[in-house]
Amino acid sequence: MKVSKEVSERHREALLAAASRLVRLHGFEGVSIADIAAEAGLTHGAFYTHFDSKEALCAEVVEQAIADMIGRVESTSRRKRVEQYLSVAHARNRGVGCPLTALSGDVVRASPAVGAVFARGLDHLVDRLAVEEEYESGSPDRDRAIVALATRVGALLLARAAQTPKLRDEILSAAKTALLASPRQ
Amino acid sequence: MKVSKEVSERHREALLAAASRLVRLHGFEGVSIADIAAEAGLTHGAFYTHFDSKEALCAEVVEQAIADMIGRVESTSRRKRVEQYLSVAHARNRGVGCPLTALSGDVVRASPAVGAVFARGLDHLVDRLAVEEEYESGSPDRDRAIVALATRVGALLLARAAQTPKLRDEILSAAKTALLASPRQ
DNA sequence: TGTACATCAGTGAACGCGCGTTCACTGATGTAC
DNA sequence: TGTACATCAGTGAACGCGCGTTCACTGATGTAC
Repeated sequence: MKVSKEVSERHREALLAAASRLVRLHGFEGVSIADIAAEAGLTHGAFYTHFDSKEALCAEVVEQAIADMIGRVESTSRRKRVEQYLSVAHARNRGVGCPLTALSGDVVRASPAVGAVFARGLDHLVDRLAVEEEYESGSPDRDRAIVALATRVGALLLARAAQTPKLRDEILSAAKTALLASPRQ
Repeated sequence: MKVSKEVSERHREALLAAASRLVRLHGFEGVSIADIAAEAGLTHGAFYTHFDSKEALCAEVVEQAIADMIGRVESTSRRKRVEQYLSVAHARNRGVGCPLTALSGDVVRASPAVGAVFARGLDHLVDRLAVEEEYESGSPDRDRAIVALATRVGALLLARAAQTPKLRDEILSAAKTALLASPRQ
């Protein structure tokens, strides 16, 4: 039956939030519309009053996730972010973590539309990180921002794949030390 | 109909090679037994005379791919490997490239059996890279090997997701410069 | 070496299942009077 | 403010499709004599 505009808007947000979590956990292909709708407390049919297709939802999830990530660059210090990024909690909690790590592998196989949204978001993120490097070191350094980002993403990815806490923690702290130690990388 | 033992063995190798390529391109879930069998010149039914299940095949693909990677550490210099790893060709050619980059994202969602094979392979690879660092710098340094690996993997992953040649090449050369420049990282 | 036959790799139809998407229907919402 | 009714968010059955896996069957292989 029909629901009020406020409730309907809340349902849309719930679908996005569920998709955001489940897609990070299981990938674009590993999650179904029914799964997402169920987590949002709806049936699969209702999905299509809010989104045109699964692909459109995925694009919106990626867009929002990267925008949130850029937002955190504005509001949190680099040191704090690196510590959180390479924490055991982040490695264990794939549902709420970094979309780059969770979705880069998927995105190259996803539809061109979703890929384009991701690529544009990545470009903006690098822009923002390069500005931050400028504040830290005195001169703008896009390359240094890129290398630090790649190291973070790679370390989180490998830590998650490590399975044993020993190797996982070793990877996380090696990367943390390297990224926090010197201004050079 | 029955075929000779030699032909049958060739078919098994062809299935493994096809799976190795297609799984890197499309992920474990994105490729079907029928796709793999067709690329090997067989029908899907024949698959099950060579492998118990799709999961068993995936485990074998991961095992072999990481073993090959470790083999290349033995036979190729670090400098040469970094240059090849961060080349445009490697970024564009996902079907034959590094299994860590192609499959890390998938592996955390795959079956525990496949995950365990991957994690064990990763551990062995880090062992081998740590030995190499020892030759390069005079003292064994597992942490330095881990950080360099994470940087490579992260850079290739992001370069592949970048979509525009400009950002892709920027990521590749930033990481290449950082990894080849100094013995410190 | 030649023959008879058991073996078994490969084929393709069939299975149950879950997927993304559609659609006729329901009934609360919210608007026009 | 109350009433009548058009709107439209949500439901759940249904669609065509592709998946992993099974299995009766085929016919070349390779072994026993």
